[in-house]
Amino acid sequence: MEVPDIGVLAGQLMRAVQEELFETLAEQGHPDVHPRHETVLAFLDPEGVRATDLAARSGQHKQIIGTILDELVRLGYVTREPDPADRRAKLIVPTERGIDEIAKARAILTAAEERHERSLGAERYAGFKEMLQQVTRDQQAWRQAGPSTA
Amino acid sequence: MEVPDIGVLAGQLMRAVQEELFETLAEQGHPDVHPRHETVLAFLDPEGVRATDLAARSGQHKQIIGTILDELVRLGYVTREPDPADRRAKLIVPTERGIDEIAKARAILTAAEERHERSLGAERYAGFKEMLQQVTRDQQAWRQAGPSTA
DNA sequence: CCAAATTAGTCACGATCATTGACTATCAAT
DNA sequence: ATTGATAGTCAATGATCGTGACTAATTTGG
Repeated sequence: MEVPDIGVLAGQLMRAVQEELFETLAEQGHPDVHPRHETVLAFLDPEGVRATDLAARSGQHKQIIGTILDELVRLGYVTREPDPADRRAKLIVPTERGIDEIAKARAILTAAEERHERSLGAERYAGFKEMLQQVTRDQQAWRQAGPSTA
Repeated sequence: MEVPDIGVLAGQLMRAVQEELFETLAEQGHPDVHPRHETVLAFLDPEGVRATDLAARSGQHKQIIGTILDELVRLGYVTREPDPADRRAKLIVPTERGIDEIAKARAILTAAEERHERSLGAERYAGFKEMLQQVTRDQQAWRQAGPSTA
């Protein structure tokens, strides 16, 4: 069996984590959140965040954020409140249901990582995650350095 | 700054690897291959492979493989040859252009990993990749063990 | 050897998702 | 007050994925 490259491995890992996250969320009372919703939910704040900030932080287009927010509003996870500081903007505020989802999602991901800690050993896993962060940063940095120097 | 979970990290890493791969491929004479094509190209064999095998190995549906193959034929990367052993089947054979693409894709991915090796040190990077494989396997294994025992 | 069940591949349809451009309303700066 | 930038939405398009039905060929069982 060939050893897959880090791109393929990363993709498989992402997909597997997503499957655990959303299947477990479904069991815990949130059957209607999808991976695309999580890119918004992950960046919410009880105080409220502006849609543009969500777009910037998640790296997705404003329009996508808009349709995702439409769904999340319809599903009762967030509300759009007027921003007192800027009448153009709207603050995206999680509802109680939204806060519950966020908490449960965090718990599920923490539990998954704790499994890996037990499997690899806490020390090795800590090193792994640190290296994963650095490799990701370095790989993202190619955008600036690579195309010209290639 | 919060530490992202491994799912987000894996997703970012995958995306960054893909960007480097396809932008560099474009510079090297393959501007029209897309990520979806790679899921087929990665599993090709100069001797020819059957479409069903490609579907099984890549984990995607036959129909998707079919449309990807349509495009790859149109772009001149593969041809559909009759399978002498089974008149229903067709062997997907890479053209010279296809073989060139595969070789260049491998070289780009190898170069990226060598960058990370230099950055982390060969020994640490080897350990990282091994752990990445194990974590991915463990995470995928949740499907069997997790939902019931959760 | 022939009928039934499988398998390889394709066709047609619909659902989801991402990207682009234009548009209104508001803010900020001169 | 005018100009330019920003927040959010609308509309249209293309790319991608998934499902079911279909044809042709193979395999299996009598």
